[in-house]
Amino acid sequence: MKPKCCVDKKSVANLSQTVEFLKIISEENRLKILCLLRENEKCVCDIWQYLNLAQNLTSHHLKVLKDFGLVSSRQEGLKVIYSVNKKVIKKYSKLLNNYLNSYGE
Amino acid sequence: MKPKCCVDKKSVANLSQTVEFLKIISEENRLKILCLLRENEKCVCDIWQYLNLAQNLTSHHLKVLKDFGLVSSRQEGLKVIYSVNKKVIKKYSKLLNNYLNSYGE
DNA sequence: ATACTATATCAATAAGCATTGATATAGTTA
DNA sequence: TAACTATATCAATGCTTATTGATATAGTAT
Repeated sequence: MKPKCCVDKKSVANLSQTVEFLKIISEENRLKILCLLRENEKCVCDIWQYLNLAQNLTSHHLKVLKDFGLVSSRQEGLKVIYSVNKKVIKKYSKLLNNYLNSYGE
Repeated sequence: MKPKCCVDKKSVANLSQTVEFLKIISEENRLKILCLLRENEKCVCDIWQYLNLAQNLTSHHLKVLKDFGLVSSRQEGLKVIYSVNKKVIKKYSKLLNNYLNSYGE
């Protein structure tokens, strides 16, 4: 009989969601962005300068993060300020921990 | 001044390692393999049948996991038995948690 | 209105990597 | 030995996505 994680609807769905999340954060610049924003919210111009990244590329990665719900943005004059959605991060962290945290001593 | 995670040698190195790990496990079939092997060690033929995956593709993913140290293998007759290296998983889990677990309530 | 700044979008290219088909290797059995 | 089974490797293809350059949008200031 096949193991749960290969057949059980809920298990397969959880794994899929987890993989989606992992794909988002397994990009170096995006993980750095999350790091940066953990301290406090920042405008795009700060982010791309901290990362030494092209402005448009930074915008692209921010869009990926935002589309997935990991960050939010608000306009402030000319600038757009991004911040982390901590609740969402926590949600996916929990999902992920099902796969990583069950390795006892 | 640039934030730690963008300049501090150790921070940057940790982030890089974390990203490498994430790239490995952010592939659906590989995460499934880790799930399967968490229960108990399995031969390749069991794995590819559980996953409905081509034999050679399964071998490929196992090689990726093995090269990174997440799994080990031993020969047993015709079969090759793979098992999870729990310690390694734990090591990278901890690294990863630096980025995900610091989002308080 | 014009010039300027910050950000986003679009099209094209390039890089990485999963997938496939064919074949090789190596252990097993007759 | 030959036939068979389990696994690995290799070359080719295709898909996804990061990256780049050019341009658009929209807010601000003169």
